[in-house]
Amino acid sequence: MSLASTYIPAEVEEKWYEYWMKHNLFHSEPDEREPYTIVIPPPNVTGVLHMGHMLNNTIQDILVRHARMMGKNACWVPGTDHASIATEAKVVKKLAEQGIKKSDLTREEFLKHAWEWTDEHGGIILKQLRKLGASCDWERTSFTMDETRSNSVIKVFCDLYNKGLIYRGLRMVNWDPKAQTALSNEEVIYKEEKSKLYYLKYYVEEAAGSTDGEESDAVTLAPDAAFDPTVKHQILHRDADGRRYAVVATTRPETIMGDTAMCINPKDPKNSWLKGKRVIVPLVGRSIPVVEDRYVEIEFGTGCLKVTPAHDTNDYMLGKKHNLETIDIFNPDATISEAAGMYVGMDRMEVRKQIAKDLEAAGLLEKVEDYINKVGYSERNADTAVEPRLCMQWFLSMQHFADIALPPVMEDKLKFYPTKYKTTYKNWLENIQDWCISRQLWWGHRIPAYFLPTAEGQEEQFVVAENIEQAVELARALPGRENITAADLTQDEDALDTWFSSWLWPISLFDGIQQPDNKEINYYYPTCDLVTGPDIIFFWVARMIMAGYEYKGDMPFRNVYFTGIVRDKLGRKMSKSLGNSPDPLDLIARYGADGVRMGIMLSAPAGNDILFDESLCEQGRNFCNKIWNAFRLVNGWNVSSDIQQPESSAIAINWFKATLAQKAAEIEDLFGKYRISEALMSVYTLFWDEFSAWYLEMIKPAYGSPIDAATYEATLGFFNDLLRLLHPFMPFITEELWQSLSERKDGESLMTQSIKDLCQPCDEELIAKIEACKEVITNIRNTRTQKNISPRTPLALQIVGDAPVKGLESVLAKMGELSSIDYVATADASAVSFRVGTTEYAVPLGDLIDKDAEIAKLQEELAYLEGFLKKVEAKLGNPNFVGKAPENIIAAEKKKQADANEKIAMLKENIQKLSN
RNA sequence: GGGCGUUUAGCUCAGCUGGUUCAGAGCAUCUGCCUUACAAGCAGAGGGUCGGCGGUUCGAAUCCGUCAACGCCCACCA
Repeated sequence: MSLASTYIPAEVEEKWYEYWMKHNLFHSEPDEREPYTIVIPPPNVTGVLHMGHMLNNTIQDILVRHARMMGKNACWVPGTDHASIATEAKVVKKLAEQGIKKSDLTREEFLKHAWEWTDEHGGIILKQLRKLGASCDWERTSFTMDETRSNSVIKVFCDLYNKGLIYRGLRMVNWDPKAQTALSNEEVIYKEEKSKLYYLKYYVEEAAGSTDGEESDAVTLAPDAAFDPTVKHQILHRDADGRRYAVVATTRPETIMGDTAMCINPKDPKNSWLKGKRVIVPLVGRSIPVVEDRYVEIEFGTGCLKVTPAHDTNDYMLGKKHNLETIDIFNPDATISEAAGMYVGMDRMEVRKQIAKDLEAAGLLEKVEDYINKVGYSERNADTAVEPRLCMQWFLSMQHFADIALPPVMEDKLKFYPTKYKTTYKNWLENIQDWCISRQLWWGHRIPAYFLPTAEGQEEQFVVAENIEQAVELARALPGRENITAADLTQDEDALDTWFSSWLWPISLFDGIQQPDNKEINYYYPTCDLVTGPDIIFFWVARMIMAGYEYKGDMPFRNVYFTGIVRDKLGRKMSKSLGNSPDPLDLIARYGADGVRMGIMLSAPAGNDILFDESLCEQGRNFCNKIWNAFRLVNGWNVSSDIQQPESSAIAINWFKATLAQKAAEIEDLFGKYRISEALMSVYTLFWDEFSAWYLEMIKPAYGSPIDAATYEATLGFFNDLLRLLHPFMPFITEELWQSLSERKDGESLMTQSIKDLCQPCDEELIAKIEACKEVITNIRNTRTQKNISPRTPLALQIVGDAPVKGLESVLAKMGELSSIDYVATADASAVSFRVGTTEYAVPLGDLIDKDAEIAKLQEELAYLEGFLKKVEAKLGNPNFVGKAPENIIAAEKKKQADANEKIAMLKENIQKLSN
């Protein structure tokens, strides 16, 4: 069969993926082998494959395939995440396009739409992963909201509630006004923004009567008392009518309707005159007290802070401390509520603009400055600013979890690659805050809390139970509630944070929550490696560790490999708006899955960001082609059992065997360190340089001539070995060629072959000798280039004295296209000479030699060596060095000295000879 | 404001406990080749004061200090 001279991925990829599927080769069942488990970071169920997934899943597939070939029972469990906020937002948007408002639907109706959407788009991303070659155990495909996973989540919620770790409370939370739900602290992303600092006038409430006079004195005194150190910093503002006012700097003038106090620092001399006063909120006209708290920064703005307990976390804290009134002026969608009394119904951002104008008009705006501050945004709704909001939510106490999750990582029982993320992890756990787990969403796991009917004024009562029957039972046990029925109970409307299900993933995938001691969980848990991005270290990684120790008493995975973020070659994050994110499927279509896998791995050093450059996929494609053509060469040979094996081939075989063993060990070592890119580079050079450029050339028969059987068999063996080493990185082309390499039974596959036998002790001496040979050959080729001698013209080689290449003449002759190799006492005068190690080699060229040029070249070399020798001798002449350096270093320097001397003598002799 | 990381060839990066094989790899560049496996290729070649300064040491890309630039994470200065 004749093969095309280029590899065409499209013709083989689908075929082999189907073959692997058909023979169920990705599937794993517990058995006596050592398990190797990876759980996929579940992509959003309605998501589409992007470059981040490509990177992540390529690494996972390489690890899984490698482990499988190392004889482990590899199990890579795929699945998707319901991604509550993101998916609900998508469904809401889609419904809006159809003119349907979420608020017009019942929960059940909405969920029906959401499930339809999920069924329609769900799992597209998993199908896309197949194009990449992902060897997931698809039979195990799970969804964070399927039955097993849902039941697990509910069970865990109840358990934690019963342990007292989950509580319900009125707290200041991050509120997403667009999705109209609370968020956890981790879901808020702060961005620096250009904004304005508005300086507002708060007039002092002047009580009528005698105090006024007193105060006036103080005021009039102030400007005159410039030299009085106790009052010199005082700032007093007074308008044309003599009325006094304080100035507050704020970025949020639209919240003044919620102001219930002004706060100053008790140690702030410039505002001390405000102590005990009341001030009037501008425009609003409400009188509010001036309170004192050291929280206020004296140096910021004017040192006066407006306190809006309902709309700022710190203000809330101040409000509690100073017993201030809380006026919530926002509706859930962040428009102004009735409580504000003005601007009702307007969006807060609109009000900000309007109120600035109104304040200005009323003479209540002193000035406006440009200011850069940080504004929190929802991780999922990047265009909507998050509002702090006071509301009733469910929380998980985190201290307990931090306590159990920190030590194993710090003690390296659970390893992070790269290790720098240990610090990040530690910092977070040591400053842990309670986790707000309730979301005002429908798409998600509904909180299993059931409220009892309450009379007016009665404190609300609820029970937490896995189902309504249990809830009724629990409710009836409450005093005076013996007659409660299911119909009386109302389930909490809220759903749980998506991550509250993801954190159970490594356990719930094996049903280890509902059936804690089942065969699967006992076999597959703890999983081996987790491959994910550092951006979800808190969201997911840390919480899985917590859940792992809480529910299994053990780590969820032994190693975490943090990938970098995929950026374009200019270092910019890939984003839709920049249009710099290539479509992975398009890349696969153009370069082949193997080419793209290689491209992304070549640019992916562990822990650093990935600067993805499409030309790397080209390199991957080229490599596929190289492999393909090497196969074509070998495949095209005629084999004869009548001819004898050339000596050079026998040597080549021994050498390549050694090289292969050495490299295989190196690759294994790199895998152990998660240096996957380097392992790939190592296979790459092994195949391209050692095997194709050297080995195949060493054994290649003359054109048209057959190859001897022994060499042919050995070469097929090497090809097989190389394909095995390459397979984890490039599964498709390797399977295609492996299947062609010899007759295979149906169901046999490269992916289940072992690579355990490849790491062997190797003949390092032979490797070193061949390295010397290579150097000699390179020199000969170089001589040809310089002298314009065709690679086909045979040349003679003289070796002066003894040489490490002794015994390898047949290889030298073949690779160097040499007509003769002679060991001589002195080389021809008309020869180009070169030195490898301390041996001199010479190629006699007769008339072709340009003596002057040759002398010049030798003199240059001589000058360099003499300089080198001088440095070495200076070192050896330094008594400090000789006295303090270790023996072996001194010996090495002495060897350098001796070698240099020897070479210098050679060069001098040669120059002498040429000069005659 | 606190913490972490990075800085080595044109680009992307290795370089482990200071010393042989320490200044490396891949890509890119340059030169010569359409040599029947592969021009998506072959054979060669050039290219770096290891971010700056100071220190420790017989010896520093490597250890310490400091400065600079860039990046990331965390934090309640409105």
